[in-house]
Amino acid sequence: MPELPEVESLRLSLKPYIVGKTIQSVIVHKPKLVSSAGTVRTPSEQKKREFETKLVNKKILDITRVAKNMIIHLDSEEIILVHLKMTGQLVYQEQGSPAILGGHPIELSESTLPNKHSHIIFTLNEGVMYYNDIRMFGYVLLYPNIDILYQEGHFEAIGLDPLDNNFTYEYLLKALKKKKSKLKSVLLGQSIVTGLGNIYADEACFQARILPYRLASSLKPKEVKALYNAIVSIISKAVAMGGSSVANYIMADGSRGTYAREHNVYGKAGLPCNVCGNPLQKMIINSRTTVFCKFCQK
DNA sequence: CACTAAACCTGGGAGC
DNA sequence: TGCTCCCAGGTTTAGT
Repeated sequence: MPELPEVESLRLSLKPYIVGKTIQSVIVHKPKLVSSAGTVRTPSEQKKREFETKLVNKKILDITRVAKNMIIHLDSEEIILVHLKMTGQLVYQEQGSPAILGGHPIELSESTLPNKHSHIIFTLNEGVMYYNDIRMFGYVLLYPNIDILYQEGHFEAIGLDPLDNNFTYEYLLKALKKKKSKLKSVLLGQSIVTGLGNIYADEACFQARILPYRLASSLKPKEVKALYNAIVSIISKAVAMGGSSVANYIMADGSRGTYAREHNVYGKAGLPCNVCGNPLQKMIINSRTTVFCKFCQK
């Protein structure tokens, strides 16, 4: 579901609700989500037990972000690593429903929480946080401390964050030169710049006026400069607007981001280009739908 | 090693 | 109403 602006907006919206609070109890309905991060995951009853018991009475100190991951820091030095993948949500509610408070299931609906996709439920000393995930690609993992993540190479393959000061035009120019694949593939790959997904990769290519199927190494310095500016400005603006709520993405209080109204190409194949009026083209790159304007982008 | 399809899932919408 | 097929903000893994 979410790309950098959505994860960052969720993090910022969640922070005031949960930082400083203590976890009173945890219920895990789908053990596979807390078992491991791989594609094929076997549910572990032991991990479920650990997750439900170890977090009790732990205080939440902070929430940080690395790429599209969120990290919840506890006073025990333990951390919870959350990746929402396509349809994950973290939603906070001031008051838990009777199903949580009483410990017995009640009828579930989509409008009230928990719903049938509320797979992990954190009851805090005040309020409840739900991890919902329709497709269950996401994961919520408990680690003894933050260092383990780096030791295990969890963030080894990821490049620089567009909001990081180290992400510069010079860095991007040098990095793109080495890449043999299409620009869109490189942007989705996370290895040079992290945080872009299918929406912002297409939007950045459009704003930079570069065709997404161009070989990354073929970009001229002037084009890389335009791409760099596009990435930084689009991501910054999207964060400021709470991200793009296209389908499942919502913030901690259930509210929706408004950047979708700024989209020029994503989800607009066949519609007239906002700049030249010609119909936007569609193409599959890296098995992902890619939309662009063949007149405006070179 | 670098790059690219396939896999992991459920649900909503289009077409019949 | 219902059925099939296609598609979906992302990695991870298997395969070339």
